[in-house]
Amino acid sequence: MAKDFIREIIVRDIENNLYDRPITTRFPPEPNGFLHIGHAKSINLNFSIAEEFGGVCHLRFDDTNPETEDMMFVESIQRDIRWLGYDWGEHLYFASDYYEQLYQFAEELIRRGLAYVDSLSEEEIRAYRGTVTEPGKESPYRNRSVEENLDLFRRMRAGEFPDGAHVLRAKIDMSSPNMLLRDPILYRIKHAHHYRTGDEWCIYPMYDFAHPLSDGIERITHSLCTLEFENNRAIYDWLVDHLIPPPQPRQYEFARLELDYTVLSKRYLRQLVEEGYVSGWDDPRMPTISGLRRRGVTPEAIRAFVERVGVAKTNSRVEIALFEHIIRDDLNYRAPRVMAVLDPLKVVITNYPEDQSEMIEASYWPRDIDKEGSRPVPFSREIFIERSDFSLNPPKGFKRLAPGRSVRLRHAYVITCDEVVQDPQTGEIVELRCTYLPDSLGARPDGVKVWAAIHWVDATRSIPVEVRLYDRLFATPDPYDFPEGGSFLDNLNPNSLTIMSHARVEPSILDDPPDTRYQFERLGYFIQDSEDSRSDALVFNRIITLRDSWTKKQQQVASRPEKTRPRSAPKSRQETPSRTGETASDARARARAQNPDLQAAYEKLQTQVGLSEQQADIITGDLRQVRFFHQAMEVYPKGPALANWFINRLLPAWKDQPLDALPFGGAEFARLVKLVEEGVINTRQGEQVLALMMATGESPEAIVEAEGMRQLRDEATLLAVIADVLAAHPDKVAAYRAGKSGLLGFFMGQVMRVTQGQADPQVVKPLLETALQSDE
RNA sequence: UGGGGGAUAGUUUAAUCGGCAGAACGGGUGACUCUGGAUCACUUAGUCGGGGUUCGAAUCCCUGUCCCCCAGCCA
Repeated sequence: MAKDFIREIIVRDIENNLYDRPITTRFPPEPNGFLHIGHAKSINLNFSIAEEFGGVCHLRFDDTNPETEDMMFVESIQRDIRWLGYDWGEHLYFASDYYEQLYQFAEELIRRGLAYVDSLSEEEIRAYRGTVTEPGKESPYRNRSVEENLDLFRRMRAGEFPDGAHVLRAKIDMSSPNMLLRDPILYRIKHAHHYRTGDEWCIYPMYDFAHPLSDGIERITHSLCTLEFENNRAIYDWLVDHLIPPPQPRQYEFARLELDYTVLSKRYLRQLVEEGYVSGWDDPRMPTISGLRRRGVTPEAIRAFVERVGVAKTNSRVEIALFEHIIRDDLNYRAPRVMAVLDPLKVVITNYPEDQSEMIEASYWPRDIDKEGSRPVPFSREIFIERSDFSLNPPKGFKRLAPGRSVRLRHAYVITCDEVVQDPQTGEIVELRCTYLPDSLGARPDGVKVWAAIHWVDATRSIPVEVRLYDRLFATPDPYDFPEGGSFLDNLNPNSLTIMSHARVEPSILDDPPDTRYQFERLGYFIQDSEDSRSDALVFNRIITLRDSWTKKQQQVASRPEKTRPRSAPKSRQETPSRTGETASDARARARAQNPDLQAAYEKLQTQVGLSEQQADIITGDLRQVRFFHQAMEVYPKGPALANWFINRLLPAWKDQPLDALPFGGAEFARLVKLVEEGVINTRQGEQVLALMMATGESPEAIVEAEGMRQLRDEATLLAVIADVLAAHPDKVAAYRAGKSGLLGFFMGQVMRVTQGQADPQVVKPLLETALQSDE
């Protein structure tokens, strides 16, 4: 079964043999920024679809704006897509390679009178376009001759005019309610150096022109883009239908990915980079692919995430928790466990001989992970533990080290805290003096309460490293939601980076490749920073913390009095007391106001025929409907039943076509309703008959006869059917009796199926309920 | 306000075109644990509102509400 609505469409298109070529998709980035996780969703969609359906996915750079684009971005984009694990094979394209073909398409439109050179200024064009509520005005240049347009356009290309002197526009409709169709601009003059074509061109196509035609040139079948391009589909279709041979590519839109606590828009990301709020496009806090890569997130996690999010048409904002869950899930299996201490507190083990030390063999993997391997960890009289693993006055629920308490040193001995050394001035804890239990290595000591297992490193043989702790870049779930006069930058999290410069890691890591991802036990997942880490000055990035139910609980205690609020405050809504535009009901009311016959019918149907206001309203919006209804009344004067069938069954089934096109009249329709009302056939059968009448024009009686339709309401027969159904689903029967009353619909459905829709549901229902209630 | 889209647990997303509203994440509780991790169990919570059709509606009909996109010579 198809996973989402787009795949559903593709499956249907394939079944209908719509295309003369394999399914072909494309990922069309503009090389003016780095790819981010939102792009990963689109990349995954396009490449996965191509793979699933045995097609191909092109990588095409939509480079139509020389002012913002750069080769550097082309390279980074390719690197990122490859790193994510996708392969476009030989299908690397550039819209800039199509400039000549696109130009020829433009001349073709001019020759066919479908495009013209407009010489209005930018401001005038804007003014002439109108607004969303008012139609635009046609440009005085709109009716230039083909010859003049061709001449002007060629001279535009030749560089005879300065920027902005002319544009090429499609001649569509300046009063279209769709703003994009108000003679969209196809080409503009830009005397700018293009990173690929150099100075060869001084006119450049607009996205709305270049994109659909590039899809056409590449014989794309399904052009997938995000929701904000829904309005652009009209011009997409206009262009490919005029210029591309069938079967043309078609555009489908899905919701772009939005993530809590981050921004996913190139404009904002660029601002963060250019104004120095982050160290670059690949800053590990950035949601860019390169940022996530440097942070240590794997491509598999990113792909798993975008797949879990799904594809739909609802604007949505995914919780960061889902992404974090998937990152942890991925790393849990992948990352060997080692020990590091971020904020060291010295511990002296007073009963461990000063001149002694040992190497403890410690497994890289916890019991629940099915992997082998271990490393030696040095242990001696002086070690470091995490400062936060000790508390002078342990709060309730604190399970770690405290005066007089014992804890397990992970993989090593149990120690007991005997003495706390504090700085006499500041009171700061500078050292713990503990004793260890020599017999506790790999064994549980008798009669000692061991509160927890904590991580540690050897004081002298551990490696000093810098550790960078990253937190979300923004402090609020929706950074775009900032106060009036502010900026999204106001929502930046001031603590998104914490540098631990005195951290220490066990020495075993020196033997590993520098891109090894670790779990530092009890702390989180870490990887060496690919840019800043040097062999004599290691730098680690925290990829993600471990889930931490202890601090979570602590925080809850701290914020207890505050009631949990909804994640985002409801947007302030404006009261719009103004009238709405014309709805369907307004249109019907207007039709009646203009036509006294309709108005008369509206009143008569209510007072004399007994229809509800709503029924009369719908029927009397259109004269043909009224006539049809009157014809029906003459044959079978049961108004309300007729109206129900007319409104709820006939109209929706016939949908968009005019009523006159129906291959039968009101009289036949009335006879169908009569068959149902008199119980000859049931509602479901009535619908089948209606469908056949619409398809064949046969009379209802003939169809009922031919199909052998009748209603089954013999109780003995029905009881037997019910017994069979119940016997076939003992588990469901038990569930129903246990209170799952929704299953009644399931059983009804089964009975209807067995009887091929002939059972009278009104007879079946009470019988079924009785059978279900009675214990066998 | 014209047009184009959308609305299912807190979040994201399913429901074989009228027949059992399901999953994951999150939240909660507990079990287990030499990681307050992982795992496991249980639990919480939903069809935007109002009418109608039907034995039966997330799904069909009517109606209302809310949200998003479009007035760049950006994409």
